[in-house]
Amino acid sequence: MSECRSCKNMNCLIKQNSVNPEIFELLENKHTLKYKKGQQFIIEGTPAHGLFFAYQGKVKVVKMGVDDKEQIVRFAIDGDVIGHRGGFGSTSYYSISAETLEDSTLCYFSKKDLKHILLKNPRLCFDFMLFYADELSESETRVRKLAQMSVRERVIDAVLLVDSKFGSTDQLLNVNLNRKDYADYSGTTEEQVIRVFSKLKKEGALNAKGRKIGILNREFLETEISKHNFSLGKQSELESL
Amino acid sequence: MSECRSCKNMNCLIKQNSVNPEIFELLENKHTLKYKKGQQFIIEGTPAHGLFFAYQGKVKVVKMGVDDKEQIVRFAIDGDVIGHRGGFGSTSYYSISAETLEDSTLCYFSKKDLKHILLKNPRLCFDFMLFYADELSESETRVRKLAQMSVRERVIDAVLLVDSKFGSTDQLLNVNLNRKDYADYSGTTEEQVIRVFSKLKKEGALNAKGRKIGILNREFLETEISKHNFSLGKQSELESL
DNA sequence: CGTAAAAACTGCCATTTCGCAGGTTTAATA
DNA sequence: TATTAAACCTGCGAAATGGCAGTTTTTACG
Repeated sequence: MSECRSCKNMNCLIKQNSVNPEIFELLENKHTLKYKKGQQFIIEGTPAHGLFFAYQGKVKVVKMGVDDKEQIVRFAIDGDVIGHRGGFGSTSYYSISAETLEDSTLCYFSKKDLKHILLKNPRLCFDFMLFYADELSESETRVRKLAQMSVRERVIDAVLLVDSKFGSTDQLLNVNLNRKDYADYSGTTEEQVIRVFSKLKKEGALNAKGRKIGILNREFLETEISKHNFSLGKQSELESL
Repeated sequence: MSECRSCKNMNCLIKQNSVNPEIFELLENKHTLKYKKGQQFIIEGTPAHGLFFAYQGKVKVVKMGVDDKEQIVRFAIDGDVIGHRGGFGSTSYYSISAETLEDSTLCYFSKKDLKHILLKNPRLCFDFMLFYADELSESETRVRKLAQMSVRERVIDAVLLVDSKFGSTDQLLNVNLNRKDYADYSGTTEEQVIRVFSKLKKEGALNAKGRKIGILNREFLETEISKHNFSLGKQSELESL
């Protein structure tokens, strides 16, 4: 069993707040779990006994829809919390499903332990609150974009998000997503994503050979959706308090 | 200046956690503000110095969009928090605008005071965190619905939400919203809302004369959108811990 | 209660988005 | 590397959605 004490992941909320040595004792019951690519480790609607932190890996968080449609609500990487309020409440259920996009290592805390830790550490609890407030703000921005952007704009927005979340190496996005995934994030169909990609290729803005997808002209893509982005109110980082 | 001590609003998170008398001292700097119908008291993008609680009234929370389109992200009534993370951070900006739908009384806490209160009261902080987690869960459900429902379904969903949020009296919704508001919530246009309402009237499910809107056949409306609602993972109330 | 402005409504046509069908390319695996 | 399944792509017609313009109804207010 790995320990938070020796963990180097400073994106983790718990690690950030673990300067106080007494916290470590509360973290002893943490579980470290390894999952292979494509494994579903949270299933929407099942009883929630705890919540996960991504230690290392890539994850997609989805909500089930009708037929085989699903909605990707968020991506998670190292340090991100997964499982929402699954950690709390006596008889709560997971409101989302989560699946690894590649081999990943996750930390798991039971709701009992976590509640204990949070109530004993107001500062950590406060940071958790800020984390959720930020996520909420982002989610509401997404509501607006889904409601007001065209399919083309939503797909471009998705590509830019994926780039900012996972990054790129040698002009190739650092994550393996298929066209259906982009569709499930953008709220459209696989075919429409293919059509938009196809057009963007002709426009010289995107490079997409199979799942090797790269941004060739970021500025062009940003301009295409710029009217939906506003300069103010965009700081999503946690400000230092 | 009214006091939390004598407040009877048990929907308020702060009131709920004010069994401890020492909290009241921290609440002395609270401001109580009265606004007339249609007043915008939070403007998206402006510096945030604090956050609001609805004491009594009805509020719509919106995000600006392109042209004159705006996205209603949420409605707020007595006890609801408005202003998100506006209460925290050193240089944060409001990520939403808020406008009263009728004469309303709001409580205002500065970010400084509120942070102080929360850090001194882990239990209150924990409840705030749960509140945000719940809102996030709801917002993500909304993301899915906007992405996957048809216009007709989204409009019906909006009507049912408005009913569950504001309630009805004598088969008339307890709130004055125009067609544009329903459109701004549903992510469509005024004309489409009118067309859906018109059809629902013919189907005997809705009563809509001007802004007097009433649900005549709730079961019918619920059935129309039932395939998008899932039984599990729907508990949005705060479970007792 | 009358008047003016705002909101609601409707038909019509343009545009966007979707879904299917069938072919091609890519990727996984033995 | 050969084989097979999965993913990708394209054209086409159908369906859904949107926007305009003109009319009617409702609402606000003097």
